[in-house]
Amino acid sequence: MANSRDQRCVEMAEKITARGVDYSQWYIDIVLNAKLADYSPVKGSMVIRPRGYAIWEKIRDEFDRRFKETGHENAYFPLLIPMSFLEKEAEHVEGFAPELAVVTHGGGEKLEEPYCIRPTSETIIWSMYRNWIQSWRDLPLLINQWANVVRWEKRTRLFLRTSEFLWQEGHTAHETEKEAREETMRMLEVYRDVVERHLAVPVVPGMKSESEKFAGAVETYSIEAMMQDKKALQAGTSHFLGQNFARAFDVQFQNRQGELEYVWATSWGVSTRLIGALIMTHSDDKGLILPPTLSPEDAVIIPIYRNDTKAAVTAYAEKLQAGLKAAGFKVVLDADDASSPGWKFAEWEMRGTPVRIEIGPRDMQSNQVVMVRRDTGEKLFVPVGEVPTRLKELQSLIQSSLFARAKAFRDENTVPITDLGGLIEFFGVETAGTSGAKGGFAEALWCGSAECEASLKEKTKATLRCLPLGRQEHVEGKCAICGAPARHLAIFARNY
RNA sequence: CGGGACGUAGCCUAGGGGCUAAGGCGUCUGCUUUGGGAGCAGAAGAUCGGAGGUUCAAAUCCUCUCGUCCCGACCA
Repeated sequence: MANSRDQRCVEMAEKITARGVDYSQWYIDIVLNAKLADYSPVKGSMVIRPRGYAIWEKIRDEFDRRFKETGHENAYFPLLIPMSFLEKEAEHVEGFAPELAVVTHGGGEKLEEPYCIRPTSETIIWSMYRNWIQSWRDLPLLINQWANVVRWEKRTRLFLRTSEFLWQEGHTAHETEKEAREETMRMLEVYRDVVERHLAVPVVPGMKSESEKFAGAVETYSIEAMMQDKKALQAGTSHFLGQNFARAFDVQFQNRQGELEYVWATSWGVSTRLIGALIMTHSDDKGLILPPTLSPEDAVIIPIYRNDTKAAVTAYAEKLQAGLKAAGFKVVLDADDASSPGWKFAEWEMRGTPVRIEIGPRDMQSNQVVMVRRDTGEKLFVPVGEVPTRLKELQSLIQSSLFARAKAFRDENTVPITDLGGLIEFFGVETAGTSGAKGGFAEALWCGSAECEASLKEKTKATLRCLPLGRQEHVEGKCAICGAPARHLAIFARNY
């Protein structure tokens, strides 16, 4: 990375590679320079640094609140899972076996049965549900777990795909198929709402095709986001598991008619990958751009002074900071003497702080401050008494305009396409390093066959991202790939 | 796991068998500065990714290994 990057970085001061030069490198530069995460001594694993973790905490807290609102409780299950548990569900083990980390020794001795480190917790959770569920009165069982999981990925990328990551996994058990299906959709909607409202990332909710669904699920739903290079990123999934895990772990209950029946299940998850989505949706060549709801600080105050004005400006800035704190804002005062205002501007832009407040002698004289929006760079001259009100306004303005900008970008790059030639043309040829010149979301009719998916993937590297909800009725026409009668409207895209 | 590019101080690079491993950025100290990445002076910081080998002599050559990025394959 060092050398290729150096060639691209003409100016020494330039810490972040431009998106247009190398999108992948731009992303890495943002993560490292905004101090969100760092590479670790452990292959494929990263360290989430305090700033990255603070963002995760905000995301986590909002989801946690919403899960509890919808009746779920948190619990914690073991990290280590007996290998035999995975093997109980045939599709499940087949799907996860290649990426398992396995513990063979403990306490200096070889274990009788190896454990795997959880790649997901369906199996250990359902082994417990078996003991906890006897009657329809025990249902629904609505449990969520915040945890780390390990999947031995061949190729890792900061936040987007690491061997170990943090996530949340909901595991619910229900009396009826209908209830379980409702739960699946309820949580998908919670995901959509939080991701769009708080991350300001617009998403398309939809159903996965057979070849893309979760190993062990009957149906998988996801929310799909478009990054600035026009690739898709799966931002959350919700699975209807049918009775698959209940059968595998023999979890039966006595229903209202007194008959034994297998329990209906769902599972759903979002991970620290969302931070990757956040970065790639909003940020620019100056660095990170954070939506106000997720920024660790609401604003930064940068005092500008000479020696003779230092004391007065500092006092003015401190007073403003105290006032904002009293109004409920978290505002950082960057009083560091050693660096110049210009440095600080660039530094806080790199970190993604939504609003910068500049205070200099001229502002003091006219009893105002300069407020600068991170997302647009727009400068506003604001009377000092109005700062709390204006900050509040700016926050909601920035939040909504980030969402609007991302949505407009996605919509511009979402194109209906009717035939294979059109799809090939749309996805074009992906050139190394600068992917993103072509492509986007292609909306095309699809016959439902895995062969068509595979064939398109081979020709364009695009996969079926989802069958968008609410658009599957009245599908008429021909499959864009094979020409057979279409059964679905699908979104195809290259993805992360 | 295959192909490619790499690994020298916190970061970026120079040095490609020979004396004490060189420079820039950053860091630290002091002074001067401060409205878009400040200046001067001084200081600290490297067993050259690791192991083995060849050699009188290895950052440099050879073998192995670990790691990072890119492209594939793989990937709820």
